[in-house]
Amino acid sequence: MLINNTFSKTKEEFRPINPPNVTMYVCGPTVYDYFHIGNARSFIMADIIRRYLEFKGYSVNFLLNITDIEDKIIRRSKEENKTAQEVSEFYAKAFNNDLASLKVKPATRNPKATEHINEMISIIAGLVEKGIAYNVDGNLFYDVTKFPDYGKLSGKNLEELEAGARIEVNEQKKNPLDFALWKKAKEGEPSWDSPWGKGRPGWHIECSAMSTKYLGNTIDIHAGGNDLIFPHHENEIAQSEACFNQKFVKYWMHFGFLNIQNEKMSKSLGNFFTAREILKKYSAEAIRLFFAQTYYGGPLNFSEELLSAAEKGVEKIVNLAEMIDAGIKKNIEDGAQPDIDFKNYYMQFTEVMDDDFNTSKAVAVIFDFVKNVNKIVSENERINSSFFSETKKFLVDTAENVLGIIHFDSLQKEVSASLENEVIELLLSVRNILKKEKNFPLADQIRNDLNKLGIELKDGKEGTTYKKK
RNA sequence: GGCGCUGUACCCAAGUGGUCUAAGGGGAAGGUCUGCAAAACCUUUAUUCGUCGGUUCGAAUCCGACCGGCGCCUCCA
Repeated sequence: MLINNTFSKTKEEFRPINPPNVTMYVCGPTVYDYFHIGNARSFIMADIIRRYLEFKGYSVNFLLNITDIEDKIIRRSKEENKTAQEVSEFYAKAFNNDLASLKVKPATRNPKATEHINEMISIIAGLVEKGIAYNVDGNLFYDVTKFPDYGKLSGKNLEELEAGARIEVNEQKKNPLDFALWKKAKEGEPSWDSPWGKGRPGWHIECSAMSTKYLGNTIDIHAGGNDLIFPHHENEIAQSEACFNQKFVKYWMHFGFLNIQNEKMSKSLGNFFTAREILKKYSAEAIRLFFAQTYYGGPLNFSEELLSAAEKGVEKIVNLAEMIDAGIKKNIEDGAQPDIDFKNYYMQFTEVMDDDFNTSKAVAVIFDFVKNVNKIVSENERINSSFFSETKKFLVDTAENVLGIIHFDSLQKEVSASLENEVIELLLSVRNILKKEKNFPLADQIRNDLNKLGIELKDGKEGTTYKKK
């Protein structure tokens, strides 16, 4: 299996440190607002990677952290006259709800920064001891000149960075590129005790602390958006490797941005849609298919038109899935036993996914399969139910469990004897009589009117079926 | 200025030396089935891969130049 490692900029053979265990850390959100659909891309692609590793038999310890103390949270809390904790708790909850709606598997753990202050302090203390961190009036900074490898992930070197530095120089820093490990408490802001007085952690230190605590000094995969390469991940490396004298991460993975009209979708530009907003109009499966159709590392343009196209694609799979479920229910044993090479489909799927999670090709394999099965169904009158069971198994294993672009259980219509369903059935039987009497105008009117109510009718060979939209 | 990504059909997008007369999705056109519709199936929709040169028996794929889009270097998935 190959993974494109940002660190080496090449595809490397994936060899986890401790197979079959895999440790994976994904940089989560700062919880000061709902996350947008561009953020969702990273979480969904990380989810697909995690699910594929599990498909391959790995046991993945998957951490998705939550940054619950940060400038933006504090600002928001002041604006809303709430405590920082109230703000972060509210949006942390929303974050998990929205991820669940996007069918992202819950992480093994969602560690929060504020619950790991001690761990952060001990790393900072270690850096102070080594003479890498310095204290200026209760503010602690990381001295980047003390870490010779600084810049090795982002391909930058200190001179270039300094030359291009646009940062407003903080007088306290020895070097403009030094970054804060610990910020001295300000009046009216949350703070914690530390050996250097009251204060709060800098942004980068939490990932070093939580990653180490739960996954060890060296982890297999660390992932996040492209914009985290520098400075965030660069700084994490500097902190962790200087402190523990060990390689921090084996495989760095970074996700491309979601653009809107060729511009990065971002909070600051204001050109974003929240994930929950989009979920009101499009299914999670369509959103996931939209992302899976593209290579995770490149840019991707967002538009509702493209999501609609993805929704159509999902419908295509759903239509087949419904037919499959119906085919299984019929329990036919003396029908045709079509010849389809399931093994080969599995092989194609793993082959492409093994190549740096080529989900675009994986999606193509699924659609090729769907087309093939549809073709078989259209060519045979009676097909053994076992064929449908096998078909379903393939789709569940790949499209559902790995990509998450179909969900068989959600197809189950409530066949419960609700009054509504009974009325629909009644209308259908009346309509059937009308059809037999060739009173098509009236039959069509019933179909159209039901459609307006969100009930879609399909006349098949074996009677009329309906679906609530 | 440095580092990185990117330019493939009407739209999205895979493919990075021969199996590419270029996957897959959406759209469009025609056909089969159907009373009609929907679904599904079949056929068609790039001899061509930003432009111009070069390397090679052979290039969308390698090299060079040029043109265009985007990002990071400051909080950001």
